[in-house]
Amino acid sequence: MKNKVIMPFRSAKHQHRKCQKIALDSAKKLCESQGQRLTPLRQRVLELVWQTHEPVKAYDILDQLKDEHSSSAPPTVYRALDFLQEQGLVHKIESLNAYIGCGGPDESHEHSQFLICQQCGAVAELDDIDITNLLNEKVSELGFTMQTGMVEIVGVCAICNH
Amino acid sequence: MKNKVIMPFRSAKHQHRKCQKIALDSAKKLCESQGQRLTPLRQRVLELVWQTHEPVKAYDILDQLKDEHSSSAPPTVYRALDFLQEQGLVHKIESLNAYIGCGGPDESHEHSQFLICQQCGAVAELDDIDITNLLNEKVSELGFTMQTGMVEIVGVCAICNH
DNA sequence: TATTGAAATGTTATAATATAACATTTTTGA
DNA sequence: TCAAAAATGTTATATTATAACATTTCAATA
Ligand SMILES: [Zn+2]
Ligand SMILES: [Zn+2]
Ligand SMILES: [Zn+2]
Ligand SMILES: [Zn+2]
Repeated sequence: MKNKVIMPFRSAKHQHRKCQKIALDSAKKLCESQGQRLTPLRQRVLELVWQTHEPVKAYDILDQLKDEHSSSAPPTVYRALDFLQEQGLVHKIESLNAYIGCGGPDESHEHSQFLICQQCGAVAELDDIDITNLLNEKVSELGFTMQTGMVEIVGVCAICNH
Repeated sequence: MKNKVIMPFRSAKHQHRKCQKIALDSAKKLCESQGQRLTPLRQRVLELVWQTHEPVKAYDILDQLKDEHSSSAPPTVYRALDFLQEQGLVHKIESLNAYIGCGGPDESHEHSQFLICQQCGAVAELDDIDITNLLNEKVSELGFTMQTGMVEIVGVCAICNH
């Protein structure tokens, strides 16, 4: 267990197809190993989440699903997102009410930290053990038992900073 | 600027009237010093937020306002909450879509950390400079410039832990 | 103190996010 | 093959939040 940038900020011209392929492949592998069913619908929602490195809104996914699959309705999307979140394949960005694909679902991480670039909209994901440890330590001093932590940091990414 | 528990978890039998009085008094003082108008409506919303140490939902505030003030509507509440948040008198807990009174609006704090007890529902607020510094340091290493940070930690508070 | 522009509030409507409840279909495994 | 469980379909509704414009209140100053 090491400090890790689970998903960095990527340049505009990176090969995003590769990100998508890696995400889909590891999702399939993970679900298989866990005995979970990545149905066509769930897979399609995961693909739609992975369109970009910006968090995606549930109703934007729904609009796209409807074009392909006229029976789609809000529960269609929310159920798929719930499943994907349970498997750790997708995270919800609480401050944006939007969803982003997890860049490292393999190495389990209870406590991610998200960096949100207010300029380009992209989100990076860290699993920094020093941060998690410090939070644990600090709240323990107060007698608090930490179960889960949400860290969302808004600012400007290195690429937008030049 | 020191590490500070802005608002601790309080026992069930603490004198909450005192919390309320301190909050209202410091709000009045703060607004006066800033040339901001704490109108009766805004003050009333602040009082309703300070009913408990649990975050309050906007529509719960609205229901109570309506009883006193039949012309209340969603914008009534959201405008008051917006004003109170701008003054630093109220914080939004993003993971709950709910609002909580700030325990230390005087000492300005850009980056609070919130501890949410999943058992009693109460929320404590920290302004821990070590946490803020570590976050800043960690994201700086990645070339990221931090503007604001949201830290919301869910667990069990010391009182509920015994 | 009368005027006026800005701030605050009132009012109606609607947008955006999410879940409840029940029906039907598909999958799995005995 | 059959029954139970899981997944999806379907309709309705709950929850959270903002847009747009009208009216009222407030504060500065002419
Ligand atoms: Zn990519
Ligand atoms: Zn992740
Ligand atoms: Zn109290
Ligand atoms: Zn505060």
